[in-house]
Amino acid sequence: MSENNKQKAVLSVTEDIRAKILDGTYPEGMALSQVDIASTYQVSRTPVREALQILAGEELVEIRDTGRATVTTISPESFLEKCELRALIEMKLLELAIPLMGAEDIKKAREINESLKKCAPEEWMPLNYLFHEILYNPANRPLMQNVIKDLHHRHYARLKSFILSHRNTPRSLREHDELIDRCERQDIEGACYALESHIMMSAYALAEQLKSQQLKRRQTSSL
Amino acid sequence: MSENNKQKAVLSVTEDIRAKILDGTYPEGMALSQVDIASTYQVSRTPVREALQILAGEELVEIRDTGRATVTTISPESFLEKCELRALIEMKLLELAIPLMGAEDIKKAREINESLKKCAPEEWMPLNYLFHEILYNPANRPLMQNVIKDLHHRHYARLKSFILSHRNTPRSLREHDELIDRCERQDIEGACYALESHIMMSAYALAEQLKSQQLKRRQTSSL
DNA sequence: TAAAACCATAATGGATACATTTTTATGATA
DNA sequence: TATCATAAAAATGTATCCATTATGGTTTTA
Repeated sequence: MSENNKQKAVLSVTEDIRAKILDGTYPEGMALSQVDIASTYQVSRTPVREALQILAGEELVEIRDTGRATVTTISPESFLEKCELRALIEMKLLELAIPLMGAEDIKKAREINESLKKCAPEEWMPLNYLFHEILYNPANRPLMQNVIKDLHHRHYARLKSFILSHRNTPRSLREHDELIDRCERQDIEGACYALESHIMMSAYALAEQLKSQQLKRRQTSSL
Repeated sequence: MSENNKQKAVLSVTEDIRAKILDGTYPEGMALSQVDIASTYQVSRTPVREALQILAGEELVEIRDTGRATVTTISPESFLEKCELRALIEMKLLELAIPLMGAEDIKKAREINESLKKCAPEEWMPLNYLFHEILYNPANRPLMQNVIKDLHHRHYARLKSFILSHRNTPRSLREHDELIDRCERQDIEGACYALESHIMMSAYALAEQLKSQQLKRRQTSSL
């Protein structure tokens, strides 16, 4: 039997809007009109409204009490706090994982790290997530890993262009290498420290870029 | 002008179903039929469907790919991991908060702790959350506190009956007192340790109760 | 000129109708 | 009796319709 591509409208609409928000096609603050979306996807407003509720639950969309939906904005402060949370949880995962890591885990991490150095820009974000995921898998904490996955895919992903622009700095590459080495040496404290600075260093840089972009946008929009 | 009680159907339906799931009126695994809910609240299925999407985003409801919605079940494992996550974040919040606490914060915490000892059962959960909230407020981490609030209100609350049954054991009361004392003495490490064991002790006990209840339910349902 | 009032337009909230899918019940067959 | 096929019933998915509310612009008025 041939493949069944027929998907529920709610799902495909949700996925597509989500992707467009994440890649910036629908920028911060943009109004998401039910009728526009419905005509865009050639569906009725019913599935569109459900899609917007789903995306609101993911904090990608805000539904005001007037009913109007807009793309949420990312404040530099809340972004920094998300990174702090990310660091906190990832350190815990690493702490739990290191004693349970095998040689093949280390090897796999090194392989992915090598691919990271020469991959295409579009592949960088998922590969980078995979790198972290592999390090944390031995911890066996599915819920915590899900929280991390969400932070990566739903929030970090919105800063893609910034992230890609300084993904392969010498520092960034050195940090990954160092992290693996410390895991191999079972240096839990050192590895956690390396991870925390890896995350927070880029966090501060990204928050700065975010701030200046939002400032710039506010100035141009007031012309 | 008199009060405007007219609320959107989606909101009131969402709130009511959420409350019923949290207090056990709609137990684990219960099927939530759109038509039944619609007729219960005398509304059409349109707002009901949006409400179910919202609740699915809160992990209180699961929508299978057949479209059927059911109340999610709480596995003892995932509950334990949620507690672990809660402990991790609350320890961080406490660590950040202690150096910034004033005398009035300590005083307030003590007051609430006293109310906790003699409050009515319905008031215990919100008061207990308030106790923790006050300790973490000085940390100034709104996002982390929101995560904690969610864990308390959306997941912990479902174990209300269990929690209430051993809320005021001598150990539990002593733990709160000890926590406040250590905060007052600026003993960050000690306070965090006290907090972690406070959370995890009850976590293990609750997980056990959960396990035996689910076992019992499975046996009775197979009669 | 500025602000308030008003109206026309557009958008959302909810109800209903119909199409499609899933579930349940029934009955035939081995 | 068990199993499979099938048909009826029920539930969900989507479209469309109408009522209500919000929005934007215009006119009126102080």
